[in-house]
Amino acid sequence: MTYTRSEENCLKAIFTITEQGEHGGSTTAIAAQLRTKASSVTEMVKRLSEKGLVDHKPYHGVLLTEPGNRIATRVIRRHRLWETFLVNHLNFRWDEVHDLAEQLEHIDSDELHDRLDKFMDHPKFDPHGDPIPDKDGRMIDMAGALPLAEVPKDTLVHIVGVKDSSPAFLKLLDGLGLKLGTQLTVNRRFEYDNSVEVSSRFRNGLLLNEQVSRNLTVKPL
Amino acid sequence: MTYTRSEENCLKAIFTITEQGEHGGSTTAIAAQLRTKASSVTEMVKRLSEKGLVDHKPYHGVLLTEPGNRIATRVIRRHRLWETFLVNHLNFRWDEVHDLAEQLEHIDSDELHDRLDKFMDHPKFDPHGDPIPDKDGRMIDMAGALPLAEVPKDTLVHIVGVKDSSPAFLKLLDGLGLKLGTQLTVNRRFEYDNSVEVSSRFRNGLLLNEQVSRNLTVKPL
DNA sequence: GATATAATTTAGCTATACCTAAATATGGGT
DNA sequence: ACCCATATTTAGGTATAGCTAAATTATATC
Repeated sequence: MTYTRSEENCLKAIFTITEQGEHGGSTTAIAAQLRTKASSVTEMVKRLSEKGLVDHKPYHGVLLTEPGNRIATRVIRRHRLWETFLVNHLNFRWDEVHDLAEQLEHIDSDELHDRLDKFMDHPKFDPHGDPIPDKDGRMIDMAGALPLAEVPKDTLVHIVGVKDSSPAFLKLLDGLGLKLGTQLTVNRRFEYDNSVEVSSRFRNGLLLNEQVSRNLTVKPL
Repeated sequence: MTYTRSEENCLKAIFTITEQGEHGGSTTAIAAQLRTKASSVTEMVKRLSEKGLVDHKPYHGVLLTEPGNRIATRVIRRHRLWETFLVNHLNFRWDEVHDLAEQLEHIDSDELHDRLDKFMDHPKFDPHGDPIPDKDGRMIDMAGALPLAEVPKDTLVHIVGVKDSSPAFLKLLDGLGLKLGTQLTVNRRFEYDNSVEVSSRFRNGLLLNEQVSRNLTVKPL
């Protein structure tokens, strides 16, 4: 089965809206997300519902069914793979790639995206630090994740992503012995320049400046 | 200005049909190329004509105007760039990439395609041996080009393309001292196995088997 | 120069995907 | 239990992009 661009975009919007929080997305909210009108969403949702991709309880929101969720996740995967490719291989900046990825995500081919994934060595995060679903739709759980800059003192966290995936930043992290999965404890925070002092298993009292701590996404353990 | 997928496809079809031969493409021929119906082409051509992209003289064919030609060439450039990327970087076979490139060629961004071009080091030919237009629409003139396998004896030619751009084939050519622009003379052709003996400025009596001579595109000088 | 054959266009229909404006239905607060 | 502000749907319209079938038109042949 293959879906139109509008159908894919609608499913993606519902996914995004319902991601956090258990209640469905209202047609109004979906319309806002898609920069379209509620009446247009009504028609779209009706068709998606007939295809068994969403469950719609008027006034209680739209929810994705399992097949609907699979398709939405696939679109998100494609979007994030393309963003990663554009930034890491074509040297776009991370803030330039969204609209292009919005176009590329609708290219109809699993084979293409799986090969692109492989070409990039199965990246786990896109340039914005968002997790990339694998071909089965599984991705690193970001619930509760936040920038290291916002972690309270004496909290054990582990690194789950980076907001900046420039070679320069990744080289810096490498030099500090920090990578995905590294466990850290925040020892102190300095109000003066918003720097944080952290300790890892391998290194104590590592001082990280604000820029670094903002671009490291971590999750409490 | 931005054009719809159908408009771009129609312009591309007209380009392809009118490429060799000076008379315009009939609506019937365009319809066949697009796997659509003549009546649909009539409407499409009417709109393209209103936008100044084509010149239509009924019963005498449709011709591209200069702006129309620019857009058609751009679509061809994009198509061939993507085919090259898919084969050389994502390891697709050259016979698998057409339909994917048909989709990718409509991604609306000059910047993307210029960067893709740069990423691949400005390739001059796609995996099928067709020339890739540069960003100004210029490309190597293929009029009169043919496979080395079909060149008559004692003819001076130069290499203008390769049909197979696999690393293995390119490595072989490199090893034989053959590259784009190399001038060759065909000395002999052996009916036994369809091999050809050629001479270049640097090497005499080089025997090339049928597979190699079929995959080398040359042009008489 | 008439005319038949083939190319072309017109007319009218379908589907997607939007829109605005009007009508309708409902859940939460009183 | 009622009501109204708000969410939702319906009705009717637009544009793109196809289709079939019928009507028209021009070229080339006789």
